[in-house]
Amino acid sequence: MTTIVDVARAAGVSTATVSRVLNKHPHVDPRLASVVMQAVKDLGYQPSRVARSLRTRRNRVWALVISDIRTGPFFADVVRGVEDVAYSAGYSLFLCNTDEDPLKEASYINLAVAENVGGVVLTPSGPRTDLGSLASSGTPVVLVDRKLPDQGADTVVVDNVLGATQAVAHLLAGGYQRVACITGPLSTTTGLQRYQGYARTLEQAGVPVHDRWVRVADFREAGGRAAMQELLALAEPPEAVFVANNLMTVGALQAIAEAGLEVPADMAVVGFDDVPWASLLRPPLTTVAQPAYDLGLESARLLLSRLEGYSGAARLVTLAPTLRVRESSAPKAQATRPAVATGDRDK
Amino acid sequence: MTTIVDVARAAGVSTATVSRVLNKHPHVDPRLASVVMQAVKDLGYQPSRVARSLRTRRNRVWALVISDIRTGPFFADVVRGVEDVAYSAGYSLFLCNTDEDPLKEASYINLAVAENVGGVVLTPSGPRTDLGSLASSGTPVVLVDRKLPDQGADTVVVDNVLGATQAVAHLLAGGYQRVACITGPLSTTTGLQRYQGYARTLEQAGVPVHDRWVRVADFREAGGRAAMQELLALAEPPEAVFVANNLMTVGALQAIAEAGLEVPADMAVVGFDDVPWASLLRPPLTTVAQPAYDLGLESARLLLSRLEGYSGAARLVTLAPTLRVRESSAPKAQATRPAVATGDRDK
DNA sequence: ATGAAAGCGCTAACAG
DNA sequence: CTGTTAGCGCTTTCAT
Repeated sequence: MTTIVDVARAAGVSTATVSRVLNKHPHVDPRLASVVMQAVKDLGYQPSRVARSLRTRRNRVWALVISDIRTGPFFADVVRGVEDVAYSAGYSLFLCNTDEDPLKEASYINLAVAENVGGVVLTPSGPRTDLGSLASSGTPVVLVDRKLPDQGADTVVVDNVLGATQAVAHLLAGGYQRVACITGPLSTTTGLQRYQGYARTLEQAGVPVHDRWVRVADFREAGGRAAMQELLALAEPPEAVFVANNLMTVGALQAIAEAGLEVPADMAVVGFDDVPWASLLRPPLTTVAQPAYDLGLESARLLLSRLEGYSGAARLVTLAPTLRVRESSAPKAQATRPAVATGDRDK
Repeated sequence: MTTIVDVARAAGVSTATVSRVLNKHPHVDPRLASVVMQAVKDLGYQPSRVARSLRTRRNRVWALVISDIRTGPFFADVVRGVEDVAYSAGYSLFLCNTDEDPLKEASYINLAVAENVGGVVLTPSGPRTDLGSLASSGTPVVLVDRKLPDQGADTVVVDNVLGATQAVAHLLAGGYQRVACITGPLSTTTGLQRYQGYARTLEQAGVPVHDRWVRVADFREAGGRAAMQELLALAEPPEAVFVANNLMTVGALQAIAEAGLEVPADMAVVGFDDVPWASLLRPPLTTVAQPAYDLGLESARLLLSRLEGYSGAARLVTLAPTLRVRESSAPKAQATRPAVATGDRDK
């Protein structure tokens, strides 16, 4: 391996000068600089980031801690958003999948400390995620997709309440009154807020919220399927459903198909978190699209600003989701079921 | 930050002893060891991986260089395969998306050298990918998904020829004779081999290969769509198509739908690379499933074996794909077109 | 079995 | 403007 000493010798200067040239210090003789650069080229010299990190006590690396890169396009897009900013700012990324496991998460947070990373972008696995070691080592942290109470960290989230509101208001506008909700664990801000958006929208429209039409599942495919099966088995099943993430939506669609029912005639469906294949489904699936890439971008920018010296109060950036209307939530056919469509007893 | 010196002082021993305890050296007094461990706990000491890397000249980090984590589940699964092995062996991962850009790839390879990573798992962006700097720095490299000529690196690939063979043989068995192929750039081993599997299978079945039914696109959605449009515009269009990756398959399906045609009645379709939503499509999509997670797993294992001292010749691990038969390639209806279905003139 | 001390490759005072 | 030198935190001879 060729080191800075080799370059210094080849260029006939001291290592300090080589270092200055490489780090573009202002006061270096241009002629010496070019000699050094030539030596660097000739020797194919690559400065050791490890040595540099040890010396400067800052590592041009971030840890990106998420739940699971495989759960669909969402985290993949977030990751790319973060990476694109990191790359152009000269940072590299440790990819850390926690699988929502607090132990694995803690272990990756330890890694971040041990590697002395410059910053961390993290989707907390739950409300008990401990950022203490990062705080005490002075490592800036940006939370993405989920908030954490009282940690004082910059946070970037999607307006989940708004997204759920858009979805449910759209269903109500389509003439659906018996609207169910399949949400995720209420311990997650996403699961809770999407439910809250659902409930509030119904209330504000004067439609009562029935607990039996609310199912709390686990954000996974099998959970969504089981929840939908339960809804369908009800004495008075709903006529539309808002499902709080894409994996559960897949499960719900399966359950509907298995029951021999049609979307949207028998059950209108709106999912949360758009997927590129939503329009390929028959019928095409209405979803609340999240700006996942932008989520990553904004997180990275907040982190960068901290690394560039900003030290103000914690910032919360809330990004708006977008309702993508497709056929799975087409308005209720008035002609087909006039009795139901007009039998609005709650008004 | 608390260092090894703090621990040594707290435990009343030398830093050497602390180091020995932490690295589980054989000859340490158990009593001293426990004193040290206590001090470590009390101080919440985390050894600096940076300093350790500098000193030992090996970094417990791998670089994982792929094209783009967002192109669907494939790379996400590969990544998880690699990460799961890396994590349990105590390694962390740099995620490096090249977007097939040779410059970005080169820049990430430089990073790997500069960070002195322990190993690299890489999907080469093309045949000109230069592994020289890694070779000369003694960093083991494992190629995944795509081969590279004469680089002497361990490689893990899917048997693309076999996969294409399975797909095309299945279509032929279903009574389809006019089978087209939309493949990727022939400069990639995947694009070339999937085409080769297609062509050979037709030849061996005595079915002539027509160049006009072969389209070379770019592995992207728009490319697949354009290619399919061209095929449909032909004077004698095919009756079935084998599409060499999932993004292009999505494009092809769109083109078919836009032309007002039905799958499989007007056009049978088999895609390459399965997706979790294949069975949600109407009709469900037949695909050649790749063992993506296992691809990552095997790559990581090969890398580990090198790090554990194996220094034999380069190994090539070839994993078999699996045909997942669904309705998009249902056998030709005998009743509808008896003349074609029985008109097997080559026998 | 333990400690003292050197040094991994680099940067940043401090001199000059 | 450039060189000398100390030292980042750790591991590893070399003594003892």
